[in-house]
Amino acid sequence: MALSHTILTFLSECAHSGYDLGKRFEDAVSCFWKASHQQIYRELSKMEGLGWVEAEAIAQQGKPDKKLYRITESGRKELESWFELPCIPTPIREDLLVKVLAGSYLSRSVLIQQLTDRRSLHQAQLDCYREKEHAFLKVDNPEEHLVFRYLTLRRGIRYEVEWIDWCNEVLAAIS
Amino acid sequence: MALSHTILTFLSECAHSGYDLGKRFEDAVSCFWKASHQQIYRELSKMEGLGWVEAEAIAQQGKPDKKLYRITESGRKELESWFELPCIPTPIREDLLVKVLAGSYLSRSVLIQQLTDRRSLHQAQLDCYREKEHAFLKVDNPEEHLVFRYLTLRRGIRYEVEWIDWCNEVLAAIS
DNA sequence: TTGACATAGCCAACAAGTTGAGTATAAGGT
DNA sequence: ACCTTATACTCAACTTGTTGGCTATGTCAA
Repeated sequence: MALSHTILTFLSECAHSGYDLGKRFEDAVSCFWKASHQQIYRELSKMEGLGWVEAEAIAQQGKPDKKLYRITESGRKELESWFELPCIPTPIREDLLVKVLAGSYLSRSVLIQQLTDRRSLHQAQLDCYREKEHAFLKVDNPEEHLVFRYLTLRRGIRYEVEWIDWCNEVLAAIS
Repeated sequence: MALSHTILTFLSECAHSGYDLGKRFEDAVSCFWKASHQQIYRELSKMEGLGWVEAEAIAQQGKPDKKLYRITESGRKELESWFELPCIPTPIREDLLVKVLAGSYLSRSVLIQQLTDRRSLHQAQLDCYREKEHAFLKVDNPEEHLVFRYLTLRRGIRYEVEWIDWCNEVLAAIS
């Protein structure tokens, strides 16, 4: 049920359309939460059914109509009680680890390819996060909101660094 | 489809029952792949339908009958071609990060509780992995299989360390 | 003028993962 | 005598996430 709570968190700040939410997932929380437009739209209708959000149809000129969603009192309560619930860590499922575990059955060159490909992927992501980090660190006396967002970004940065380091460790071990 | 390939990797070594596989997932790869018994049993029947594995019923004394699964030629081919496919990194979805992002809406004490709880969870897991690491490092001239398994364990260790460090970073930042 | 991209949403089918129950036997502890 | 744990597997219902298609309009570049 945590996708809905992530959405509720965004709606706590201000009203969003499903489309807006999709973009926020893309550029604000992609380092720890992935959600497709389809998933978001479906979740929003479910949440409307539960009474956690309210929709208002907005006609726009030059653009299609949109539905603006607002958090309700009941949604706010739901979110607050969720905050206090213990978090269950996400189960991990990583294909690449399976390939390393099966290392004896793979040709060395394929394994190296898999690892170097993966490393560049994480390097690219890291570069992107580093830029965001740099932008934040230039701000004097940042708002609390921004600080919390920065702390989640730090998690993303650590995640990427850790992947790169591990790829390097494995590459060193097998050559 | 990667659960089936993880199973195929285990079956490459030797025949397993669904129950055996469940235990191997628990103690050998839990640091990067979680799978319930139910999931494994269902996946095995699907794989039997695809011809990737063959089942043999084994009667046992004092224990229930079991089904021993063996990888087939077609399963082996499937696995080999999967090895060469590019890996898509697992999308991340972490409740705790949502709570940190929403930090302004949580009471400081709840947030601290969430972070310290999470940190102890990862600390306990890390201790367990450290023991396994220690056991491996005592072996002289380990088999290649064991080396690859160790490398996946290293990933698990890095993962836990990284979580602990990040929790500490956030805790330091908010107090 | 044609195609790509952004805006804005909907639906259906499928794949994957979770939860909870049910069926059995045997070993070991309280 | 009863309870828990381990072995061993099955089924059903549900939630979550993915894939691909569909409907529109407007802008910008090749």
